[in-house]
Amino acid sequence: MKIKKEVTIYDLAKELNYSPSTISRALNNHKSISKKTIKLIKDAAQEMGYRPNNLAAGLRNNKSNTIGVLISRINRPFMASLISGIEETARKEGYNVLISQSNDKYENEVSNCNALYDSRITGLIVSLSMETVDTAHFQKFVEQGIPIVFVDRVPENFNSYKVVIDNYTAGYTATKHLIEQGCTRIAHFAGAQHRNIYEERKKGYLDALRDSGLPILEELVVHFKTLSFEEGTKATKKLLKLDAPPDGIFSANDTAAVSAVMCAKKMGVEVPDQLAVIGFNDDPIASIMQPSLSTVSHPASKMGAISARRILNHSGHNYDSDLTEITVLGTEIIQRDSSMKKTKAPTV
Amino acid sequence: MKIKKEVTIYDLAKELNYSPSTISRALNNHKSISKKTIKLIKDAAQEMGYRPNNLAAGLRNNKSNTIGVLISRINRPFMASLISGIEETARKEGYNVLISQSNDKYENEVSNCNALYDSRITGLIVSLSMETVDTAHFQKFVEQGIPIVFVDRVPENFNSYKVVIDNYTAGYTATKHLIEQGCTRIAHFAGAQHRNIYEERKKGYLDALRDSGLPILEELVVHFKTLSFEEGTKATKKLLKLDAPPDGIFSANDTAAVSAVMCAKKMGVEVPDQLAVIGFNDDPIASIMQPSLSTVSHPASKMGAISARRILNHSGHNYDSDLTEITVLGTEIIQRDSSMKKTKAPTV
DNA sequence: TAAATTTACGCAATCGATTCCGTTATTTAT
DNA sequence: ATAAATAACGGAATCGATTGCGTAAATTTA
Repeated sequence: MKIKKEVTIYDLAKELNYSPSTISRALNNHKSISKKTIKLIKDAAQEMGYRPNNLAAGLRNNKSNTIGVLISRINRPFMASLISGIEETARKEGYNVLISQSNDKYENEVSNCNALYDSRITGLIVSLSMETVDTAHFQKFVEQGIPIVFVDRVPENFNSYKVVIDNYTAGYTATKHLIEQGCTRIAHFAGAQHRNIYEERKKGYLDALRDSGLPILEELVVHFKTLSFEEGTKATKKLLKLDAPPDGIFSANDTAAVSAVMCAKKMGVEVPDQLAVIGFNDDPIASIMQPSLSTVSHPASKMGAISARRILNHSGHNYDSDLTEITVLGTEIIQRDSSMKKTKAPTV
Repeated sequence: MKIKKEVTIYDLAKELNYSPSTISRALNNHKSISKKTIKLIKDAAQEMGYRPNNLAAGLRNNKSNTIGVLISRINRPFMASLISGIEETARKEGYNVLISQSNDKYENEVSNCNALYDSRITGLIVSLSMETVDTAHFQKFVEQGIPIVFVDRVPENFNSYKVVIDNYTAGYTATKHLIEQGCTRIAHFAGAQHRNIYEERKKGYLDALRDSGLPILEELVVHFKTLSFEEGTKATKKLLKLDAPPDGIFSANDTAAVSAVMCAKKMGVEVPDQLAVIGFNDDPIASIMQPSLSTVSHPASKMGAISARRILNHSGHNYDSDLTEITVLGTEIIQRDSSMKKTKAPTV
């Protein structure tokens, strides 16, 4: 198989009797090239099948019009939507998107981070792995003036762009919602507390209880490692076997919430009347399962779009690594069957 | 903010009194460099914080150690898993993954295709958009000897690598399963018939009916445009209002199948006893919903891994554009509640 | 009409890694 | 001991696009 030779600006230059400089400038609409010449060159480029070599341009400019994305896992509804939002926004501006997943391992995060760095990405969008505590591997980007946007699972001690939701308020409101449904013994499925999003959700939960004059029952606060289905099932079983089982659960994600609903049903506990459940994320499953799952909706795609926009708008800015710019998005409580009691117990 | 200067092989050369050639060779374990020198250089590189510039290497070699992925949408369970499989495999070999989504628009597919081409990807993995009929935009890759792997939604008239599942057998077996459950009036939710996967699934469905001596009822075969939830609801309503409604549905995807189950429940039709339903894909939702959805499982992540492997193994091969190499993966019927009738009707 | 701009373009260096040819030492074969 | 082979490395061109600086011609200004 013969490889067809690529057309370069030098070929165009020779063909049209212009210098490569002029060709390059014309293709980039440089103002010092006359409009006629630009048209002439662009038409010829089109006809000769010229295609720019991004690698060459990238080498010269030391950047690649590429946004790097570093997340835990792609096949999670939230992450997939996030990437989708990033990709759409980036591509409109002619940027490519490089993805890599850490599978929630710190080690992978570091090596992927380095690989993205070597690819001279224009900017990096990160949602931290579950394990990550140290963030030194991101420092080299700062030193190169490459913008970093942390999304959702963000570090606390790192100045950069951040795009998050108001986890505290979401946790508070979700818990309040259960209280309004008449729950008095509300359990919480808490995520790893070194990830601030989970910490905030828990704080919101605790404050909602306090503000409503409800006691905080230590045995009803379950700390999860990964908020998986299995963990959720186990926790739910244990809770429901208590002498005084909970009458409501606020789970920090939908996966665990779903497991709680299903486990309760299996154990003959009525959802929502004996146990009201609200999750977090509004995974597709939430609206389909029976009973449908109340949850907190998370504007994933929008967060992706905003993150990408941050990177795109950054170029040219001088990077102030002492500054943190946070974008906080609102969430929405989606009230579905799993939390809407038919018979409300009297409020305390 | 001062930008820290990057360390290049020239810096290393100066520092160690070697030529850039030697540095380059040492870092690539070239055999004509002594082991001692290699170790010396690598240690120094490590210490000085050297990081290779992929753009420069890519320019020189005219490739970028990057696999391009072109799919319809990222936030679909199947696609997300596919990408996940690609990414994992690629990264282990030091390859990056560029993603782009067509949103099922032909126009987007073409422009994304060109963008990936310009980025000098090592290989391309594609799942065609719903609209795509013409595949001329992929031709330039062939001309450059860049391997293309079509996955799942593949073209018929294009020689290259293909990774698919046996859609015919899957459709046949799924339909057979319904027949074994006693269904005699089985409807089919068919996808766009110019996408071969949907054509094959339908063929399997038709042949299963024939082989079982069941009549093919035209009014029970519904052709969808996108197999969306809304389309599914509409189709189900219409079917159930027929004088002789179906007692089973084989849907070409889970989304439409789910909508059928829910619609039936709303209309007071018992699933599975009055209407058995089986979907396709084994989306996460299938196992969670009630009744849980029978479906055909699709090894998405594995397909991604195999596709990536095809690209990685291709390098060096001479590309025979007259050859098509197809990898066919098996599927599995997952029998869940939505199709397991308690009371089997007598078989015809 | 001479001087000052402006317009439109060319020259050549540059980005960093790779690789085809050499060129010395050093070892092996005869 | 001398020719032949091998090991270990250097020189310099190359990939394709970009851009600071320079220049000739065209236009405007005084």
